[in-house]
Amino acid sequence: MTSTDENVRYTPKGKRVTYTPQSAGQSAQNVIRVLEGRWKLMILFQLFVSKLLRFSELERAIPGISQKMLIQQLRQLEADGVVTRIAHPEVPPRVEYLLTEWGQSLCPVLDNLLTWAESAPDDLRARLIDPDAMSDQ
Amino acid sequence: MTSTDENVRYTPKGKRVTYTPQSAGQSAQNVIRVLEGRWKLMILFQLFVSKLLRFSELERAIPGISQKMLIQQLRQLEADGVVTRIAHPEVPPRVEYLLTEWGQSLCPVLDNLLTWAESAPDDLRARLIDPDAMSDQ
DNA sequence: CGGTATCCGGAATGATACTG
DNA sequence: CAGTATCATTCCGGATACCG
Repeated sequence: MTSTDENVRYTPKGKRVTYTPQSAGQSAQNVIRVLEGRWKLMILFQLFVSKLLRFSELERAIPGISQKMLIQQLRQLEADGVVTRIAHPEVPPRVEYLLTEWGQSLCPVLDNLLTWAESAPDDLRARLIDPDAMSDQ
Repeated sequence: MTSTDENVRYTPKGKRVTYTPQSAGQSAQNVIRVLEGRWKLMILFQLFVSKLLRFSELERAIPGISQKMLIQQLRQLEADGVVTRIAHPEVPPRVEYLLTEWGQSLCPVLDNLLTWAESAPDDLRARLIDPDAMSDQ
């Protein structure tokens, strides 16, 4: 088999996309790229829980992150339509971050991913569900 | 709020893990790391469809990949328990790759991810569901 | 408070050549 | 056929200093 591209990618009037192994891989790559980055998942899970957070609150909630990385990852998430940035014209400045509607719908997807990780064979699961901790029982 | 770690991560006898924003973010990062890499998703979707592929078949099925990168990504996927490598002691050598049972169960998870991407606002979706193509209609 | 600007080291990726 | 080995490059991410 190993077709190169013999299918149409888009069903014009229907709602579902048709994938080849190639296009599916390509698309999945693009999606994963949105979540890649040393701190993005941390940021997202903070926003899943807290809904609305100031820049400084995120900074404090995520130990070890630098201002540079925080703003960089936030900007990328914003550009990818996952988070919204609200700057209040005040002195001192106040900027708040929250998930877009689409960003919120990512929560159950990531939950599936965690569930998948939990279903891993014991030795692998230990490395996925937090490297430290695990000392319990 | 912004708790540091006030919950236990592991329910000893129950089946589900308890997450804090921190531990969930950390775990999700670990899981994403398994899928990161320029070619891993491509490899996985080839195996989702073809089930069993030789090294050279994967090489031909994935245009642009080098032998170095193919073997590297395969080794990582193998170390992460997603694919299985079977070397047949023959001359010339024959090596086959296939998904582990756990690796197979990743398929619906990635399908969810693609479905999420399809639900993105139009302008964003265009960049996720294949950068080229899109010319249809 | 919420950023920018710069420099730097290491990792990830790519190109190319060689081998059991 | 299924890899290794080596070198070049590009891409983050971290550290530090400064700004409206």
